[in-house]
Amino acid sequence: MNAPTISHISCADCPIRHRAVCARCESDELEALDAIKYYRSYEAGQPIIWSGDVMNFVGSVVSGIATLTQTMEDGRTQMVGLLLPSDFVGRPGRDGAAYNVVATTDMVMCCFRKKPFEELMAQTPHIAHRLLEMTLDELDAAREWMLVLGRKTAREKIASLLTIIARRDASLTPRGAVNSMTFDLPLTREAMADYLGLTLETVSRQMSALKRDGVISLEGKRRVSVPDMGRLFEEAGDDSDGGFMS
Amino acid sequence: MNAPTISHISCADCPIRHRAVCARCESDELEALDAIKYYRSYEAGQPIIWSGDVMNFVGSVVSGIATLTQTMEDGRTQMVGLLLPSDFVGRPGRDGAAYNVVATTDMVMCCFRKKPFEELMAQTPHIAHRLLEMTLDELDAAREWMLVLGRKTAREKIASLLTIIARRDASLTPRGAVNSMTFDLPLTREAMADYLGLTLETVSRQMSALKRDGVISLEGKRRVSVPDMGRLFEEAGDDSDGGFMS
DNA sequence: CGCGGCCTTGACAATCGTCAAAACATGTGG
DNA sequence: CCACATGTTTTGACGATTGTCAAGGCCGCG
Repeated sequence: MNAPTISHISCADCPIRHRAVCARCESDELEALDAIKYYRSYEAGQPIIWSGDVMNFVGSVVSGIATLTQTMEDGRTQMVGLLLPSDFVGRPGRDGAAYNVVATTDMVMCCFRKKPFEELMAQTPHIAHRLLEMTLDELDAAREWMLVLGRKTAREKIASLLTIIARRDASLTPRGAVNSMTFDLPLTREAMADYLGLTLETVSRQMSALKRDGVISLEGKRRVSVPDMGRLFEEAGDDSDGGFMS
Repeated sequence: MNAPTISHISCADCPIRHRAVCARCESDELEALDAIKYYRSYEAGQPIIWSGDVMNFVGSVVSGIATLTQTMEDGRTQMVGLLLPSDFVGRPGRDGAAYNVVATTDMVMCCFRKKPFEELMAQTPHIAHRLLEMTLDELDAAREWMLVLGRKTAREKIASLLTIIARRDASLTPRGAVNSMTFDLPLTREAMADYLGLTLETVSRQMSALKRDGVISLEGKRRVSVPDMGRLFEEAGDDSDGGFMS
């Protein structure tokens, strides 16, 4: 039932070559990584790791999307991260996974067994530096999300999420500064709710409200059009557009 | 009006020597750090950095407590981190501060000008590694806090905060596994509210409720006694005590 | 004593969650 | 092709939690 195994691809041809943990590597360092890497694919919906499980690998998302979630005993769940292509999974220096990682679309990961990766990292400052840089970026993102979770209204939360997804989409397929955008929502209403600390009913209602007020329009349930990105940023309550318009 | 300048202290005598960014350094590396470090002190209430300001130093908290906050245009504010002794302030590789940093008690910091520190870090894997480790810990803490902000009730939020402070206090002054504890709350009700994504009135009400229900008792406004830590963990909704009881 | 912070408490309102029903899409098997 | 089952989304009615506004208490300090 697994997706087919992926054949070995040269790092030089890798689509995330310049953004992943290997971004700063020289060609010899890349060869060392190439020697220990392997690809794994996951189907949409498949769990990658359960919180508490022993993790004997780390890796980078090559394509597809995964979510990082935490759950309480009674089932309440909170998404704590969204993993997109080039994002790193796993923590060198720790055995157990701290979160559930689930593929929400079909996914391909570039994996390394943890032990050899840790050894290589100890000898390769370029990898360690890049990982530090990526971790600091994730920390900033997590802290920005704390403001969303702690202080924004349901409507602002939805607008904030749409803003983030739009921004990511724009960075993947640059098209210059434009005022309107259309993109796919890679999350179910429930996943959106788990990200935003809301119920799925509230998410649905606020999506309808934003549609009714002309901030967005929907084609099907998942495709979103934003006629005026500036308006969306205002709705998100952000004091700036995060450099989106330029 | 500033607190007096602190004289130069040898790293060997530093109280945070084994936990800060320099924890892994050998003696020669420590000498290099010692050569570029300087101490700064701040009085309770003083701002250390405003979000957006240029930051020309980084450093470690030696003593005292500071808060990291984000604010929206309309004044809503969310605390995104609590800086305790040994925590690192600033981000190598970035000029502007992303958050407001404010001393909530009298504080002493061990500072480095950013440029020399960055250069030293490039040559000293022990520093870079330790900083990565600390950043990963902070990321975990931020993600754990996302669950608190997104999914917990007001009562659970308060209990979670008390749990964290109790745990930190216990790690500073170890006393073995005990079932009851007393500690000082280093935050005003407003600061607690900003941490928890609540209003100060709700914080006050829930503190009163926990007192009424015998989960805590108060001596003055700031000193908290917990007769049964297990009960507090339950109230926090955590599925474990985080290794506190042992 | 009186002032200013900080905290508590009350009354009321607003937001968001809960429970329930129904619309809609998608896939399976007859 | 239809019937049916399943999963997702929308919408409504209602209730609970939390926020807002307001008043008053406690405490240290000039």
